[in-house]
Amino acid sequence: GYSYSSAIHACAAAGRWEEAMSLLREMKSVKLGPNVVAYGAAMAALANGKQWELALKLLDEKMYAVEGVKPSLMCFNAALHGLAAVGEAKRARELLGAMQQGPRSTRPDIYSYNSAIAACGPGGKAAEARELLEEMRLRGTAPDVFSFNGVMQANVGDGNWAAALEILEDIRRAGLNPDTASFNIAVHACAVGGQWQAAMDVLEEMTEAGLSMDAFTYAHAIEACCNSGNRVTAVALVTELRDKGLPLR
RNA sequence: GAAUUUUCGA
Repeated sequence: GYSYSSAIHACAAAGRWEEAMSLLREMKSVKLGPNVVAYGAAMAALANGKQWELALKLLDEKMYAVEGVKPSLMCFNAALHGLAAVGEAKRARELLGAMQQGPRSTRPDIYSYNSAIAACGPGGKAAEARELLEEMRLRGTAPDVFSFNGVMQANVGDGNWAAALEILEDIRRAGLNPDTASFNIAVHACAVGGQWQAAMDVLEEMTEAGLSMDAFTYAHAIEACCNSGNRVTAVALVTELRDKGLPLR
């Protein structure tokens, strides 16, 4: 049982969901009832492989209905992650609701909410992301930096760079510190908006916060400069990036 | 003892 779960996990990490699924099936023929962890790992494999339809099917029709294995929180979370990866915001929200109902009722945790928020990113569903942030608060789960980063990302997807930048303040108001990803998303917002000055301000904030710029930071900052016609600064940033030995994204 | 969350990839 344990080795099967590990093997399935290895397939997930390697992005080989087909093999993960056949291992899951094999567990049955070997008379090892697939357990909840094996299912969780298979769910993660499907999520990584962007096979969200299969993941939902496994969750809805197979796991509990046929095998009698109650999906754990992690199973739901892995499925939610799969939906997030393809920007299926609506279905993610539905699953978030569904997991709280019926005989397999499970209370969502911060991972669940963060994945549902992340699902809003690709489509730029900023309003939905904010609603989820509110919802988690009301339900007694305090948002963390990941939650806010997800909301920021949804604003970037929406093309709303100013709203994205304001979230840096929201993070601080919540008593948290923006992390490297927060600043990178903020700089990316500036790139999308063609705002090189704003990008420079963010870089300064980032440095003041004691964080160092990584390859993503530079890539987004350079893009911001290019998008607003500041070639001089763009070139200076490329030089700086090289001096630090960072790869040009 | 094992499974889940944020930065666009060519």
